[in-house]
Amino acid sequence: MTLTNRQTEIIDAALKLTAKGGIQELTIKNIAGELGITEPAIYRHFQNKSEIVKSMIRHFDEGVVPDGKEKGFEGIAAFIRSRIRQVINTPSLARVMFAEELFLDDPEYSDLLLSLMHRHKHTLRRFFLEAQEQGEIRKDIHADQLFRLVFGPVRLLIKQWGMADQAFNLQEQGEELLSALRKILR
Amino acid sequence: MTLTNRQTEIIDAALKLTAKGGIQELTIKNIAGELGITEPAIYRHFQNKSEIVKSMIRHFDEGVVPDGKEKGFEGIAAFIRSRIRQVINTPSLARVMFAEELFLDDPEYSDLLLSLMHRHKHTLRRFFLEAQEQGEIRKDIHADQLFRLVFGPVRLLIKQWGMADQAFNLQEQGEELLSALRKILR
Amino acid sequence: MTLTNRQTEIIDAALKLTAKGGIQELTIKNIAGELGITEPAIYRHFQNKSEIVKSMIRHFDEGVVPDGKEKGFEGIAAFIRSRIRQVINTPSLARVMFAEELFLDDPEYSDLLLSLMHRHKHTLRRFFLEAQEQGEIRKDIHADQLFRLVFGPVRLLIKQWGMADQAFNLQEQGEELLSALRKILR
Amino acid sequence: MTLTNRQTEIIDAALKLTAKGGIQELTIKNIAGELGITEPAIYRHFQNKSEIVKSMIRHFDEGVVPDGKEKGFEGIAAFIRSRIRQVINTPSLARVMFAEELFLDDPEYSDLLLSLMHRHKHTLRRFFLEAQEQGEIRKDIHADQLFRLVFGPVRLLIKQWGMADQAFNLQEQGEELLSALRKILR
DNA sequence: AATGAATGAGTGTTCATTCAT
DNA sequence: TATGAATGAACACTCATTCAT
Repeated sequence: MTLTNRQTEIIDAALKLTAKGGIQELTIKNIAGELGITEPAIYRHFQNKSEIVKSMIRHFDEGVVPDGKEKGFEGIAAFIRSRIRQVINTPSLARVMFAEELFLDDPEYSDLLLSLMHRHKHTLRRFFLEAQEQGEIRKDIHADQLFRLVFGPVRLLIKQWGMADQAFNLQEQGEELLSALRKILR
Repeated sequence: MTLTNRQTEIIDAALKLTAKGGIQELTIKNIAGELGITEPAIYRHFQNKSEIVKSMIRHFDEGVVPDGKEKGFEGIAAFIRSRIRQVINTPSLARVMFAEELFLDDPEYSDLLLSLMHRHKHTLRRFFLEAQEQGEIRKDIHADQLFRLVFGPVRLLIKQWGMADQAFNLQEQGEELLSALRKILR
Repeated sequence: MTLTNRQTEIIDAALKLTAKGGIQELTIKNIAGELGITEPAIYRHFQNKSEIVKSMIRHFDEGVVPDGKEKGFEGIAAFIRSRIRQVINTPSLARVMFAEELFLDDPEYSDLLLSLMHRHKHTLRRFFLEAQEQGEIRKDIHADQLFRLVFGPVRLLIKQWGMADQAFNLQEQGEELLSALRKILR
Repeated sequence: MTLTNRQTEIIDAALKLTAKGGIQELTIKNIAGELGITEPAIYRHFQNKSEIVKSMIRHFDEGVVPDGKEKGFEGIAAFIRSRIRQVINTPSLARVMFAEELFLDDPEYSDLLLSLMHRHKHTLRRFFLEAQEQGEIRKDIHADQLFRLVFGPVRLLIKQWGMADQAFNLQEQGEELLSALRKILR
């Protein structure tokens, strides 16, 4: 699944456009315009628009896989930190990363999204249980609820950062959020 | 801003369509099809599509106004409970209520959304401060962070319910979330 | 062919609209809007739009019939003066009275226009011949050419007045034009 | 402002359609039909309908610029002859060239028309004054009035030719008109 | 004499995509 | 690797007109 240079340029443009104006803005014409080429040229690099969107979605997931060294709450923190790092590197992502609705319309996309989400939930559940066993997180809250308590705020934080046009220091606020979470969940 | 019967039918259909397939699905043709009338007929009830969308967005906000009786954490809980009640009554809302990206493209819409969000944040901030003074919420967490810690999970819960096609009991999970929040925030 | 009050109001509105924005502006909706009633109400007074347009065209012709008393150049002058008077009374007319192209599209209209124009040309030709016999107009110019030399300027004058939003004194300029014509044609 | 072949074809078709049936007939569908292509194809050659209309209007003005050699009445005659030549080459022009009402509705168009008209009036006024000084035109008629006396008949002649479906020899009649004008204006 | 609700036909325009070059 | 020219399908919206009330 390695991309050529042009392909990377294309999905970067696609990301930028989607972040700016929703999928309504994500048209072949606009992508081509962004790159200064004509529309048919796009089709030299992707078979069709659907392939572009799917590449985009896969892009959301790159480099977020925790490398397995961390455990318990540290695993969770590592996951969150890597998400935040990714978003800081590609700020457009902030606006679309957790916007599953954008891709509601096509089962092709929602299936892809679902499979990505499931994979994450699986590794994360392990971290939660570890953290509870290690005494980092209180045991009287169910894992599903914990997931919401932790990732709800993270998603909201990232979204706010995107909506506010990166007006605040995301990394700092992310660390603050992590320490607050660590405090209240013990 | 009271709506006629037909107008209500139209924005209900619009909501349903958007929930099902994103804004891509929200076309005049589809709305008309949903109601069993022709496209031009829609224009007897709304000046244009934009008015429909704006009515839709305003609809997100109906009946969520806290009546002022509750204070502190009870105020927050009342707000959350009313959101949940609203979503249960109109399940389509679950999928679009927190999908600000859907309306990114048009400043007309995003401005409206922003103003609604601001209004809420204002009333909620008061509840947080009250709760901290009453000892219901620990004081070593900043209000902005608190907002994320409380509403991040609520948003995620509602979204999950919508995405899972209402597979679980939202009201029950909502209460559980509330009691977890009450527990960990003290 | 006498019109009811409402009918007169309708064709007045139609005239005004056409003068302002061409036939593109002449829609049932706009007419209704101008009168503060709804579209179907129009159909109580005219069978269809075509009848309105035809009434409008016939209106161009009212009161321009010379009463037969005048002869020669005086007949021509009387005709021109009555046109000018009519236009001053209904300034909207200035913009559409000589705009045969507006009604090109429908043979129904162009036939009507043609018959009106023919009738005029007939009576006018008589005046020209009389004027030539009476020595008011030189004899070495053909009647067709004379018609152009006289009515070309009149049409242009009226059109300019309409285009300039009645910025100058039409009656005065009309008299000046008449005296210039009388001068140069002798 | 040079046009591609297709662009020229398009505005030729547009001219033809407008001449035949007024602007009502000037639709993208009709233009496309005339050229045997589909509607969207038009948009590869013009950004929108407005651009087509504006190109059309500019076309009215091509090749009418007097080359500066002629003076006085000869300048006027040169201008008129070039107009007539232009209309003979593109007979559709005869029906729409002086139909300012067709473009009333849109200030975009009427402004363009006005600027063209102003430019002409400016160069013509010079000719009139020269002719009066050279004794070709009597001095007791004001320039504005002269303009009407000369161009009123020309406009009417061209219009008549268009309305009569080119039934007479325009060039011949044009020369006759010119000689009549020369005769009566001295 | 007028309205509210609706319609079939048509408007200009944009979409993803294709094809020959 | 790209382009110019095109297309079928869809879009939001407007038109004159009708019908029941």
